[in-house]
Amino acid sequence: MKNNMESVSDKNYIEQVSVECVILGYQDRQLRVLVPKLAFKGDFWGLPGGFVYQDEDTDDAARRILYERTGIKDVYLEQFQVMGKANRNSREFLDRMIGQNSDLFSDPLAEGQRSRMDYDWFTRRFISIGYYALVDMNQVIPQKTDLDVSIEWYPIGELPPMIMDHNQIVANALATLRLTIDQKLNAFNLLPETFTMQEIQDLYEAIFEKRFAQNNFPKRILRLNVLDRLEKKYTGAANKAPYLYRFDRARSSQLPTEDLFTE
Amino acid sequence: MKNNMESVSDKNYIEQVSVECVILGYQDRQLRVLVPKLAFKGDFWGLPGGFVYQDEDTDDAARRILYERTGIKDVYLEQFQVMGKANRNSREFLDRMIGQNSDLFSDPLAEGQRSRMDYDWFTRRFISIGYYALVDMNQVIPQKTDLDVSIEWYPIGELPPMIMDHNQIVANALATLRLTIDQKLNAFNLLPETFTMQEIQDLYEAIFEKRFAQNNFPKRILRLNVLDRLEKKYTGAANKAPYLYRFDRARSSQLPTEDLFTE
DNA sequence: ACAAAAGTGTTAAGCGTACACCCATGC
DNA sequence: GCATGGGTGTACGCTTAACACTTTTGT
Repeated sequence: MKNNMESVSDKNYIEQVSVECVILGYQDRQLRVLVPKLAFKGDFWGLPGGFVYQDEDTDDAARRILYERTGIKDVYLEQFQVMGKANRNSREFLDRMIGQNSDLFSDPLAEGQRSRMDYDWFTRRFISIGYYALVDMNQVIPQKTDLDVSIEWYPIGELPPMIMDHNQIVANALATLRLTIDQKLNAFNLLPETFTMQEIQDLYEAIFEKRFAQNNFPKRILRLNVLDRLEKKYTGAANKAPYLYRFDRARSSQLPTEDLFTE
Repeated sequence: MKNNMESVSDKNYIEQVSVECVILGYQDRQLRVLVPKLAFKGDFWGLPGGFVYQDEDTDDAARRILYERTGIKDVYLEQFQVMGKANRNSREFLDRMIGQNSDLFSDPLAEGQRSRMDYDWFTRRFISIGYYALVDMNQVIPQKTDLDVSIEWYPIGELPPMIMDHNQIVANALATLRLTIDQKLNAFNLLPETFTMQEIQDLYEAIFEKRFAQNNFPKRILRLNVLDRLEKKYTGAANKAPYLYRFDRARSSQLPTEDLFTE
């Protein structure tokens, strides 16, 4: 595998900066995170990540990484945290990973130039920029890359142990989502094109891990003034048919913008 | 000046990453920002910034930059944004600055090695990490560095035009402060050791640019359960003496921690 | 008719503001 | 006493939750 992989150190990346993506989906009343299992020996899971080209916005780098794993280009994306600890890339972790993958990283001093440079690249200190993305799971067919052995959706409460601080990064992504959801109107990106009020409520309850009163919830959502009510949805079920709603991006962009977090 | 300045390209910094600090203070019912005027010819203002050493946490880099300008070490600090646009360092700006400072940056092709390397360093694309700090203005004696001609507190509504996106960075720092103030309890860092309830209310009104009802404001603040009520403050004024309060860091650290944004 | 889920009404608690009032303080 | 500003009480409106009720739909 070493031979058909282009060496990362050859590419025109910004050095010592990486982007890590928390890709959030929603299904069966649960938030889910798309997590690859990494192509190293031993059980290593880690958030989809990558590097930033010299002439590329960090936002675009995140979009590129997302496109590789999800196959969709138009995703909601938000930068929410920088991991800047100098000792993030802990010595123990590196020793364990490299020790179990000696064919990839063998003895850097005895190896050829390419391996040596990749070793230097990966073992250096990195500053990571955390993004979270909200995607409609129905539109995504998870794609593993050369760096993964598999890629799967995990319920946000049942994540595998990930490398470094990646579990904490997910927790912080969720905290940011909760904090800004009403201002950003981004929750709708987790749902399909049309949805019922109950589906939005279920989603909110999944995000906040608490129940909302059923009578006021529609008022709370409709007050945001970004939903169109469509015709009723007749499912054939023996009960009252709920209305369908659609997120109206045109109307949402007319909201009073505060340039919050926008560059 | 070129001769007594150590060349930035010599130092052991992480390349293409910078830290920018929004240093916020509070006086006369106004939020204020500490802004240096840069030591370039022409009128250039810019946020205090710097670079990150290889073995230094980004948080510590921000603290170091803050200490240089304020002389205090124990400040409230929070990372709130990354500026990652590839074309941030706009061509027009660089041309204008370098054109007006030819003695510093002269013709890079004709100059010595040091100048050439500094030119390369400064004109490359940077990813900036934005921090905001909250400081008690009474404890700060603004210090200009070699890079500044002066440094001053400006009301947040009357900032000078700053380089690049620095004015927008300040706006985003304020937006973040408003969003998280009740969870972070950080507003108290803007006040002196002891303060009256009215002073906290004035501060909140300055931050949010709106008035709060006087009767339940104390309830709102005391509910946070982080203030100690001290003895009354007899000023000699012909009116009822207000109580003094003190922020109790011990009690605030016992709050339910959610690891929000903490690395 | 009946079950199931959608949707609405009633009541109460909590928090916010506006306004009025009382209280302490020094002249 | 009196002006000044700190501190508190009342009335009202809005938001949320718990609970009950009505409405719609297909069997």
